[in-house]
Amino acid sequence: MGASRTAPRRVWLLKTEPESFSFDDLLSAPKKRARWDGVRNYQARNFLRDDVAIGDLALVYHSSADPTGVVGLARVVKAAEPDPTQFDPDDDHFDGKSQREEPRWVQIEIEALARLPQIVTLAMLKADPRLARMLVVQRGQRLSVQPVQAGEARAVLELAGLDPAKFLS
DNA sequence: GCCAACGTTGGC
DNA sequence: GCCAACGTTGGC
Repeated sequence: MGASRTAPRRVWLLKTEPESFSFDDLLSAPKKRARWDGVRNYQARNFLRDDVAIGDLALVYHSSADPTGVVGLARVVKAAEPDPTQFDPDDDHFDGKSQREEPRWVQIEIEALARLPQIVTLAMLKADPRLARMLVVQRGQRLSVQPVQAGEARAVLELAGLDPAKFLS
């Protein structure tokens, strides 16, 4: 953070299925921090590895939930490092083709900042003209790590009942 | 549970 | 390298 940061803080949308890991799980974790692991898509991996930086914000999105939508705000506290679950044969995310000398998958670590006062449902996202180009509302968009434009982040935080100025520079 | 959309695999 | 088959995601 601070002097070492050269690019402006970015905002990401991170998808999770609450049945496996929910925002409440993050809130109840030690120091409200957790590893964001199990990503097994190359495009999402590339974002985590190449673009996600400490201090970036994350909109935590619940998929396969009722309702689906953005439920919480978090910040990135650790940049990409090898995801150990790829080497664990007992883990759902085991990848036998990944070599320890050349790990294929990475994880980051995030820390919960706030549960949203109001869940911003997918229906709300789709209904807001400011968010017409947001990736998550596009048909067939399955990416689990998505970049969010600053204006989109501002609109989402407004819909959530938060003051965007408190979180966005 | 259905199924559209998309990513990955593997035969050729 | 093409592309059909298959597997997964995720909204509904």
